[in-house]
Amino acid sequence: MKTAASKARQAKGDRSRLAILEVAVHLASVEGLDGLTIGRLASETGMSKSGLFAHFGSKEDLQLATVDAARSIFIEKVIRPAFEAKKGLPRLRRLCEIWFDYAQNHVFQGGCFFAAASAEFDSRPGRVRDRIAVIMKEWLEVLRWAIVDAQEAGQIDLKVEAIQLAFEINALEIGANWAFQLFRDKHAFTRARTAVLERLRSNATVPISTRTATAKRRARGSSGTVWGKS
Amino acid sequence: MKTAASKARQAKGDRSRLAILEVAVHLASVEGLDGLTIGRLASETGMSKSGLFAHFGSKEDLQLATVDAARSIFIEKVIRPAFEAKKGLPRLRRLCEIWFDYAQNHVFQGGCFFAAASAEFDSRPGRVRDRIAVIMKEWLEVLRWAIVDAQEAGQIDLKVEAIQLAFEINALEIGANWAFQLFRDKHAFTRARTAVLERLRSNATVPISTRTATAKRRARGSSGTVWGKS
DNA sequence: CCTTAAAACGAACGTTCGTGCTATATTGCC
DNA sequence: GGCAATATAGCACGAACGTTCGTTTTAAGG
Repeated sequence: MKTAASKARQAKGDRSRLAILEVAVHLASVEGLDGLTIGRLASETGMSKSGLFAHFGSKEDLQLATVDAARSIFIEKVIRPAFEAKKGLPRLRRLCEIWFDYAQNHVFQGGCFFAAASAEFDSRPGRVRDRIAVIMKEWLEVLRWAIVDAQEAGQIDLKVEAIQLAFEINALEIGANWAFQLFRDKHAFTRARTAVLERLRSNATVPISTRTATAKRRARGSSGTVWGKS
Repeated sequence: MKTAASKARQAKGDRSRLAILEVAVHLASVEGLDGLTIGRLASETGMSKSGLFAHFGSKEDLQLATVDAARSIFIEKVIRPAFEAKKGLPRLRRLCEIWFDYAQNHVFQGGCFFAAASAEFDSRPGRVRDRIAVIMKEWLEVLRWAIVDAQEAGQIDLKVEAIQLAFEINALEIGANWAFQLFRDKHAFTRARTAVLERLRSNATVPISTRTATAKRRARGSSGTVWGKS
């Protein structure tokens, strides 16, 4: 049985696993989850193929673990900091601003991990595809709830369909990531930011300032809702 | 020397090549341009691996030929019919409507070929990536020119930046294709269509009707500008 | 019909893929 | 410090990859 003793025994293994996934996530964002090859990953981490392989048991499980590792990073780098802003419009704006930072500043080497993974697996049924779809639904829900909160706070017109606005914001994000990755053109983010602001402005019941996203990144109070850690 | 005789000799070869590419394009839209394997393509077309391979000389050349075959289909199914509408706003609207039809009705089995190919090759330098980028630039230019034409015809406000609007429309298209492929949710197209119409409406100087895209698909006059054939 | 070039084939190459086995190091608890 | 569990390595496998080669089949022109 799994006692406290045997749990402590896992310490070293978990550390390696984490280290492997750290590399895997960035490799996969560039080469794709399928191009993420076990041999390549082994040489990149300085391990033997079989030694590394033993941590996961199958390629599919490695891919799933990689996807979840990417999710953790996304939560840490995007969701959590955005949730420090207060509920409603401020949080919605932070979510957008930070997302663009996230895509632009190469949190993952190959741009947004999930944009790449979605496109790669969308016509390939299986556990990996399902997991990616669930995670993206999570993200769209985060956006939608931020909008609904803003509506309840009287900051966004109640007439707008939250799900529609969430779709549009996400599309602009995906589109910006797409253009940036393909053309290496930073203007893509400027354009997307402009479009999102315009979209908010035309639906808001309160004035929307056009300060840059990176300005005033202090005033970090206690974090808001707690987000998953896995 | 290449006489009329030797040119006639190529007839059969060209026919096979075309037949192969027909299959290749759909296979690639599902499995990706890299997942498009020569062995698989051979068995799918009922040819031998080597016989098929001889038509292209290398995998990269096969990929390039496949990309260009997809471009031809895109021109035939989207650009050409849209160019039958008259210059300006009508053509712009047609371009959007037909694009959504194109993505929704599986002109390519795996959704928009170029959305998939872009995501796959955007972090993979080489001739294939470059070709894809050029083709997507072409598409953005088609959108931009339609907007500029509409502005010159006094149908769209001169204050809007054509390149910005083209970016936003494209982003909504990419976003709709993304959501549809990942969630198999047709609402994605409804939402994107709504967003595009709203975007046009808020920038147009003339009223924009909300008739469905598929309505009134007759009145086909002579085609407008001639588009490439390769 | 006969010639001849193009087209298609079958077999094999060297690699790399994912995945098993078996053995050796390493680790953490008594 | 010894012991059991875990972590890693080494090696081999069958399959599939892109590619090459020499041969055979096909079809168009004189």
